[in-house]
Amino acid sequence: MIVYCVELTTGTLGLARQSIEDIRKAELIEAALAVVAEEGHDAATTQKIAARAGISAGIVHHYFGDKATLLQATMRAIRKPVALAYAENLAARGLTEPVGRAALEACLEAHLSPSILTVRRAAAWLQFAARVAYVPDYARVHSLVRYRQVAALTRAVRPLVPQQSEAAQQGMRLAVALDGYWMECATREGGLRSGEARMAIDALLSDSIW
Amino acid sequence: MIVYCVELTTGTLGLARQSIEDIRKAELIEAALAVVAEEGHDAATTQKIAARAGISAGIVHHYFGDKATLLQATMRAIRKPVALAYAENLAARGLTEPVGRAALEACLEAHLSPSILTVRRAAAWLQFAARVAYVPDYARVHSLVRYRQVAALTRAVRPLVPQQSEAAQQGMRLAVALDGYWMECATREGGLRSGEARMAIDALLSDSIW
DNA sequence: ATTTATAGATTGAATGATCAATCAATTTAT
DNA sequence: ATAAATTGATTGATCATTCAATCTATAAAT
Repeated sequence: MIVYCVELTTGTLGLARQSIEDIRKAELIEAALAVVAEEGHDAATTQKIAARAGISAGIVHHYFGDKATLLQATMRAIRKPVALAYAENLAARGLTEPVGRAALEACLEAHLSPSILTVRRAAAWLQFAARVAYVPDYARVHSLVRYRQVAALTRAVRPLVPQQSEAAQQGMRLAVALDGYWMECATREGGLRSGEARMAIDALLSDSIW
Repeated sequence: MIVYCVELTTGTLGLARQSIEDIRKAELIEAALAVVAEEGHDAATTQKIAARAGISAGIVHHYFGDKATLLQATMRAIRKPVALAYAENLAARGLTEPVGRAALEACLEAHLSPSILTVRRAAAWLQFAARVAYVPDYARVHSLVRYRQVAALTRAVRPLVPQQSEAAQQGMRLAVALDGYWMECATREGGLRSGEARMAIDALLSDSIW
């Protein structure tokens, strides 16, 4: 049974009209994310994803063409909350430039705070990241995400290190550590313990050089 | 064409006799490792693995019973060189107790030195690690490896931190960082750059507390 | 307001491909 | 001669994708 969200498509609140297509795509992405996180990329069949979304399997191909395109869109969706949280954290600190210790903390929090680094998100991301070497579509998303991540960290860190050249190294080191925590969250039963994220952020903030 | 390695099975050097079974199992594990690393866990069919080992697909089930058992054995084989290198590094430093800064360096080197942290090994490990939440067999191997890793790091670090309780935290932090580097090696094209491992070790050795 | 036309949305059965596992037959070693 | 090793065709299951048929919504026409 399909419910057409008329209050969304013809809402009077000035919201952009959401076509059925946009709604179905979003539902399928959310369903794919859930199935991939809970059962793994291997077990994420179109049947399961469609069933999770409450629609027929044929819909996947009607809107996305094929399963691979849906999964690529799903991978992109996983990291959006991190970027949004970073922007929010910067704004909350009144920073106009994403630079310095406060910006670094904003970035680390955007990656590690419990509201962002959930077991579901980490598990889903790991499913895609593990296939980067074999699926060019995933490699493209991954390298873009990683590039922006390292760039943000490097920029934040620049005024904190004595030499310019060290900033890039520190940015990479921090990105590697963040990856480690995401992996830990995905592979350890129950994810990170309460307070562990905060300790990790503090540890990374007090690391070595600065 | 099967070559029976008579010089191994009947060698006069005091080596333990290696039965055909042991030889075939080792060949299959090596082949599985290669296929998993090069094409991914998903694409590692029994056909491909057997072809890589130069034998028929039926052999997998003759010696391992099923594919899952072969893959579990393969996962275990991936981390053996790390443990061996740690023991060697300790011995090379003349350490009788795996404790202190030299032991920590020995452990970090065992995880990160270019001879150990190859793209093939990191890629293969990531294939299995990404599935620990969904394959109990992999979870068992992973948690054992992780337990021993954290234990070794914690023990090495204990005399370097002011309070006992901090050692476990530092051990976990180091393990997370090591995971990050393994993941980076697996997901970045070409793996770590030359010298990057050495810099990572030095950075971890000079980190924060000690 | 009712009807009708049209385009879009949805379904689910059918297709063809892939693969793990089995097993009877064959080869090899002792 | 006996046991072990090996082969490769077969089986049955799973899955992505296709497609013809059905359903729904919207707008034009009456």
